[in-house]
Amino acid sequence: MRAGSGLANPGVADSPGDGPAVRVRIAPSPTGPLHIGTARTALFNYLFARRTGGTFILRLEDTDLERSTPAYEKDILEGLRWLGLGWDEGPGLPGELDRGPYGPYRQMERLARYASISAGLLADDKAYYCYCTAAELDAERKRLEAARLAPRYSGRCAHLSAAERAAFEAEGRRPAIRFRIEPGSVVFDDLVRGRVQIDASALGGDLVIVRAGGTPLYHFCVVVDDAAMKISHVIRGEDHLSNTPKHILLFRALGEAEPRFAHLPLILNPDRTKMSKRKSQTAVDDYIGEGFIREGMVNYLALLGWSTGSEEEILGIDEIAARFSLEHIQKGGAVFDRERLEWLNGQWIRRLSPTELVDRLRPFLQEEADGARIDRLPADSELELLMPLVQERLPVLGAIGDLVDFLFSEHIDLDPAQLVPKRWDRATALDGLGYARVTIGEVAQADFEPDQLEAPLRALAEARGWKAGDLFMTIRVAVTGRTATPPLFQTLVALGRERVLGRLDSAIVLLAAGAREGGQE
RNA sequence: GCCCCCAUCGUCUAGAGGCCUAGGACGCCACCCUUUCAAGGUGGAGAUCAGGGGUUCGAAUCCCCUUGGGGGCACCA
Repeated sequence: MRAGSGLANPGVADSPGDGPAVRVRIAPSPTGPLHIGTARTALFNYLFARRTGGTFILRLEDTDLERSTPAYEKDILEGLRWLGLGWDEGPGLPGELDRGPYGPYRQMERLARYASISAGLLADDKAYYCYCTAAELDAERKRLEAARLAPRYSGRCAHLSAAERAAFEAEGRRPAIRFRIEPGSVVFDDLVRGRVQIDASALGGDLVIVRAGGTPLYHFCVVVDDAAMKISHVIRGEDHLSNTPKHILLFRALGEAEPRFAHLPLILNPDRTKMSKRKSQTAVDDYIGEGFIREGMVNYLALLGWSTGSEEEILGIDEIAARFSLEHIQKGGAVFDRERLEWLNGQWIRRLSPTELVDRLRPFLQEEADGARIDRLPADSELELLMPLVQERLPVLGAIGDLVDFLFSEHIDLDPAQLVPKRWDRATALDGLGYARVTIGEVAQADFEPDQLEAPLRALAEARGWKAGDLFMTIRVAVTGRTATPPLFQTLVALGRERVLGRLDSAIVLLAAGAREGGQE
């Protein structure tokens, strides 16, 4: 038994009580980048393990040789780590060589085990060799489809004689191995949905568990491994609900105890179909690339299909783990709402310390530099001063460029039209910039502070009968090239006296040139 | 086609028979704050709890049916 978790959580109804220790797993297949749905499933497993004092295991289901790649494997591991979902057993652990008491945790390294177990099933006649070719099976499926019948294997290799098998072998056919689905009804108590009953006749006939090529298939591996790794709770997406009876039948055939099952509601596209790459942004990497932070992502994902049962919602992963319970999992699917994710992300960005925020922003600034949108990479000390100006303006870290690029590049793009506030005409803007140039020029380098700038500029506006906001806007555009920026006076200080004056001069020149060409106004 | 699951504001959800003339959050709309943009504050619109039958003194909550939606049915995972 592992850590005395039962003692720590006497009231957890989901826990198996005095039963076996809680062991849960996330079993991604490295056939694509880490998917939002996988991340959410991993998170729920992680939370359940933490809540119950159980063990969280990572296992790679890499038996699809066609599509699995080391690059995807790396992406998935890094993504899970990025989210803060550390696993207790599995590949890539600091301890080296992926082990743990039940390894290896990569299915392609467990082939011997699958082979011996499938041999056992064959010996017990719980499985048999099937010589049907892909083309034959395909034709059979099409025939059923045309007759508007459910696709299902006929079972024509279920009782071959030795002579028939020999004949197929002589033809050069290589057999797959099929598991016999015996008639009957399979019932299980899903921890989220309650009692589920499915008749074996609806399972599509005898199931291929080993390919003709010899590699094992998912439904088989998942059961062999869950049994071998002593998984106590299988927490996974609802898309596996209908497959569960197959797994249960396999557990029984293997003489292994069945784990408890908990099927999570699906994450949906806006049209309420299962979230897909085609209709939604599904790669966790892409969200990281935009500047979503782990705290926001975890908080959002946890609340997709689960709730505290109260009105709390901004919660860190430990707070979530402390409140987590399978009972509060929603049954219906949940549409992925990016707006809400952004809001939550902004909430967490605002909670970061300035130094922490600088650290997280650095890669995004680097990207700005790489893209030549800024000329130089600012130093940490310089950035820290800026944090109060940008922190509450960042829904995602990737928005940093738009907020500060004018500070770190010598050239800014100016749209002359934007230099003229709505209530003003071009001549007034020219006037405003001219007077502002003089006023700011009168503020000495030593006095170049927000308050020292604001007072005289407000006085200027009043003296000329302008609304201060209009004057500030034309200055803002002149020195930043943008109409939306952090507060003006702090921005001026961040830019520095010389650059402010230089940009005002350039703006005046630009506007004056436009006035000559554009005629009267 | 067959099997399974699901169903509260546009979205995420609270709600486990009376506390609900259904609460919160995102988004949206106003107003306040304000030099812009944000942030923050206040207020508002927004759900006949999919529909219909029951059960009950009483139902969003329990049961049944209908409708709608989704998922699964590979020598993919």
